[in-house]
Amino acid sequence: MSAKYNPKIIEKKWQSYWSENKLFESKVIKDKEKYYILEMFPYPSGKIHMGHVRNYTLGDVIARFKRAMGFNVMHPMGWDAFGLPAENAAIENSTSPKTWTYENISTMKNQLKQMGLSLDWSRELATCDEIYYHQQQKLFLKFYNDNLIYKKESLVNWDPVENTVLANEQVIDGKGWRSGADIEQKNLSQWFFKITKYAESLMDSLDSMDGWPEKVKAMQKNWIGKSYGCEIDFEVSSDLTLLNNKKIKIFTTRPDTIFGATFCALSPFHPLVEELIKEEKSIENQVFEMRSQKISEESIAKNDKLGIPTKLSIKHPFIKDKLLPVYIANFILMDYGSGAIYGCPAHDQRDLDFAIKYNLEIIQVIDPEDQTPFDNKNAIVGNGRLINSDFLNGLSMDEAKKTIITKVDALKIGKQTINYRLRDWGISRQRYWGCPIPIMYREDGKVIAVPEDQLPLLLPEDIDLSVAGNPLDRHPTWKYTKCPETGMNAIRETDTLDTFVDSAWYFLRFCSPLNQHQPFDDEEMNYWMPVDQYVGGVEHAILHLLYSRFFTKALGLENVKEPFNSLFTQGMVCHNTYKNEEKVWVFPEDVEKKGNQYFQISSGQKVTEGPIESMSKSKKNVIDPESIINRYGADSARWFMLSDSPPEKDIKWSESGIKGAWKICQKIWNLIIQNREYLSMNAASQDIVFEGNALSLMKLVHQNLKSVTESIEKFQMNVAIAKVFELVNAISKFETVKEDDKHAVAQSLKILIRIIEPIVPHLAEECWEFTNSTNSLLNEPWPKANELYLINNEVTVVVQINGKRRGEVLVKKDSSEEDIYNELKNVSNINNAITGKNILKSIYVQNKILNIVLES
RNA sequence: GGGGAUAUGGCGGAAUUGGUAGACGCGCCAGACUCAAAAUCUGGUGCCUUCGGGCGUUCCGGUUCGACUCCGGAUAUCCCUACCA
Repeated sequence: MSAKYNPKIIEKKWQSYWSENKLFESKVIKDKEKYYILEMFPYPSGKIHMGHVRNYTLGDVIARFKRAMGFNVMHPMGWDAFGLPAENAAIENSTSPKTWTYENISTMKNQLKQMGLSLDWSRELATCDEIYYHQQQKLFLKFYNDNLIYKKESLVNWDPVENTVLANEQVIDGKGWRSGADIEQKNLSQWFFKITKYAESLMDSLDSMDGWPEKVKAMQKNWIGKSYGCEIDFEVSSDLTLLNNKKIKIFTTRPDTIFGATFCALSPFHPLVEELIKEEKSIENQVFEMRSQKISEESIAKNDKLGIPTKLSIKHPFIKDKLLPVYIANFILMDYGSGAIYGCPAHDQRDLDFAIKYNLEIIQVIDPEDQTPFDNKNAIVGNGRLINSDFLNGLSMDEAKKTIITKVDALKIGKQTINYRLRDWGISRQRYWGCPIPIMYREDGKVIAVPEDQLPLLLPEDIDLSVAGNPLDRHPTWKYTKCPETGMNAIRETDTLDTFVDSAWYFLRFCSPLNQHQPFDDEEMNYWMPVDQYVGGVEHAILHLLYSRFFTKALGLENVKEPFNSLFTQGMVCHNTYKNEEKVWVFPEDVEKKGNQYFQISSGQKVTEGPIESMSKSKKNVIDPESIINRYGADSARWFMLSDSPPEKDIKWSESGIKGAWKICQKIWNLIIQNREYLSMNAASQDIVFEGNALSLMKLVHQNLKSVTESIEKFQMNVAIAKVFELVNAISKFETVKEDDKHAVAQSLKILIRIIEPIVPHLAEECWEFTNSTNSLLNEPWPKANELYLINNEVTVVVQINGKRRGEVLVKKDSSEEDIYNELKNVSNINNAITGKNILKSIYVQNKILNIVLES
C-alpha cells in the first residue's frame, strides 16, 4: 500500500485478480435476471485505437453497473477476423493472412486487457476460427434449403489488373484504389441472400423498436425505401416485327400523371434493349458505352441525362393512336421498379431536363394549388388538381391515382404495387480470406450443396498470394472434388462470403461459443437473447444492423424477433490536425507551440493548425491508446473518455482532458489516503442520526448518488462524472470535528468508491481495500439513496415579479402562498416593488416559485 | 434533389422535461506555499452598467403568469442518402 497513486502497479494487480478469480465469466442462472451487453466487435487490424477505447469503456460502465444492480451479466468479446486487409498485409509482410490475423488478435487482446474491461474472455471467438465458420457454413445450407439464397448475374466493379472485384468504396474516380486501372462493369454470376423477402417485416418492426435511436431507424427506413405505386404494361408499336406487340412494364408512383406522359425510357440494361440491339445494330456501340459509364458513385450525379433514340414506340393506354417514343436513357436504373419509366416532363424535373434536351412534347396535367404558372423550365411537383386529363379532370392527385389504378386493373394492363428500394444482398467475394461457400458445380452443370457431414469446408493454407486474383481459384487441388452422390467430377465455388455475413450472427454464437454441433444452443440462446444493450458506431447503422436483423428473422426463432433490444451509437474521437510547410500531415506529438505559432519539432518547420477531425491514420491525428495507458493509466483514459462530451456526440481528444482525468484520479486517491483510518472504523455507523455539517454532507452525498445512478441509466456519463466531481469536492472540503463526522466521511467515501467502480475500476478496488470489508467490491451491491437524506425540510422559493426573478425566500417545505407573502415582508426590494401596486394575479407553485403579476 | 440532426459563456457542456439558465470540467484572473518554477491549495469568473439595475440560450414572430424547453418562419453547421421514376 504505497501512499502514492501508482496506476501501473494497481492496474496490473487488479487485472490479475479479476482474471485469476474468473470474476467476469458468465453462465446461465435460470432464476436470475440476465443482462446481455455487447459492443461491436473489432476488426483485428493491429492495434486498438481511441475509438475502441471509447466504445468499450462505455459498454464496460454499463456492464459493471448492471452487475452491481444485481443482474446476471454477459459481456463477451470477439474478432471480426475475415477480410481483405489481411490479404494485403500478408503480401506486404510476406506472411499469411491467418498468421497476421491471429498475431493481431493476440496484441489487441492484450491491449483490451490493459483497459480493465469486465469481459468474459471464456466466450472469445474469431470469425476466422474453423469452429466458427464451420457453423456458419451450416447456416448457409439452412438458408439455401429455405430458398433464401440464390444465384444470379450481377454487375460488379471489375479491376482488370488485379483480376478481382472491388467494392464501391475501393473505386476512386473510376479507377482501382491499388492498381489505378480503369474499372470495368462486369456481369458476374453471384450469390445473393433474399433479404427483400423480409423488407416488409424489417420495415414494420422498426416502429416498435423503442430502444433504438430515431436517427438509425430513419436511416433504415430510407434504405428499405417502401413506396406505393402502380405497374402498367405498355404495348410496343414498331416496324421491327420481332418486337412489335411486345409489352413494356413500367413502374410509377405517379399514375395520376399518365395523360402527361410523352416518352418512355429504358435502362440500358433492360432485357428488351438486348433484343433491340440485335435488330438495330446501329445503336449497339452507344448502348455499350452507356452501360460502361456507370462507374463511380459521384460521377453519376454529375452526368448529363443522355438518351439513345430507338425505332420503338409505345401505345398510350388511354389516348387512342397516341404513340410515345422509346429512348434508352442513362438515368434509368435496372434494379429499381421495372427498369422502365414513362416520362412526364411537366411534373418531374429529370423528365423535363430530358424532354428539353431531346425536344419532346411537354403536357401540363396538374394545376398547382398555389397557381404558379408553368414556365417550361421548372417541373411542378406540388399538390394540385388534374387538367388536360380526360376522365381525370378536376380530381385531386390522390383521387386520380385511385381512379387510374382501378382502371388499369379492370383492363388487366396493370395493378397497384409496393416497391422497395432495398435490394437483395450480394454475398459473393472473389477473395481468399473469408468463409468458403459450401457449394460445388458438377460437371453436368448441376449445382450441389456440400452435405453437412462433409463440413467444415476449410480454407487451404498453402496458397500463393503473390499473383493477382483469387488464390482459391488458382489453387492446384483445392477446388477439384467429386459429387458426394454420383461421384461425378465437380468444382468448388471459389468465392467466399462477404464478411458482413460473419457479423450477422456472432451475437447468437456468443451464447454458446464452443458448441461443436450447432451454431447456437437453443436453451442458452433463449436465456441470453436478445442483446439488451448494443453499443457501437453509427457507421454500421444500415448494413451490419440490417443484416443482423435479417438473419434473426430468417432463422425463424420463436422467442427472438429482433436481435438488439437497445442500441446506442457513440460519437467519434476527434483531434487537431497539423500540416507543415510542405503540406504534409504532422503527428500532434511532433508539434510544439511557441507563442502563437506552431512548429514541427523534428524539422523545425512552421506548422499550420487544420480543422479538428476524427482520428485517422491518413491525417496522422491519432493518439495511441497504449502510450496513454502507459503514461496515465487505464483509469485516467477511461475517465476522460466519459467526462468531456455526451457519449453520442463526438469528443475532442486533448492533453488537458487526459491530464484533468489524471488529476481527479490522484485527488480521489489522496482523499482516501487522508481518511483511511475512518474507512476501517468498525462502528455500526448506519444508525447514527447525523446533525449539522455531517447531515449536510450526507444529504449531498445521497442526492449525488441518486443523480449518478440516474445519469448512468440514461447513458449520460458526462453528467455522472460531473456529479462525482461534486461529491469528491464536497468530501474534500468537509472538516471532521466530532466523532460522528468521521462516520459521515467513512460512509460518504464508501459510497464514492462503490459508484466510481464502473468508471475507474482499478482505483476503486484499491481504495476498497482500506475498508477491510469482507465483501469484495465487485460483490458489493450498488448503494441506494436513502430517502431520509433526500428530503429537505427547508426549500428556497424563487419570487418573480412579472415573470422576472426578483429574489428568493427560504421557507419550510410545503409552505402556503400566504406564508411566502409573510416572508416577503422582510425582502426589501420585493416589498418595495409590490407596495402600492395592484396585484393582478399570483401564481404559486409549491416549493418552487411564486410569480406576482402587477398592474403596469 | 430526398431524409435526419444540431445551435446555450473564451471552450466542452448541465438544466428534475414549461418554473432560479450557465451545474461540473477546462481555460483565464487573483491570492497562499516556494529563493524561483512546476505541482498543490483557496477565492473569483455570462455580457453591459452611471452599481439603482439592464441584457442574455442563433435570428424573427406566437402561445403562456412564466419558454433553452411548446408552435410557426428564417439562417447556419453537420450527418446520412443520392438520377429510386
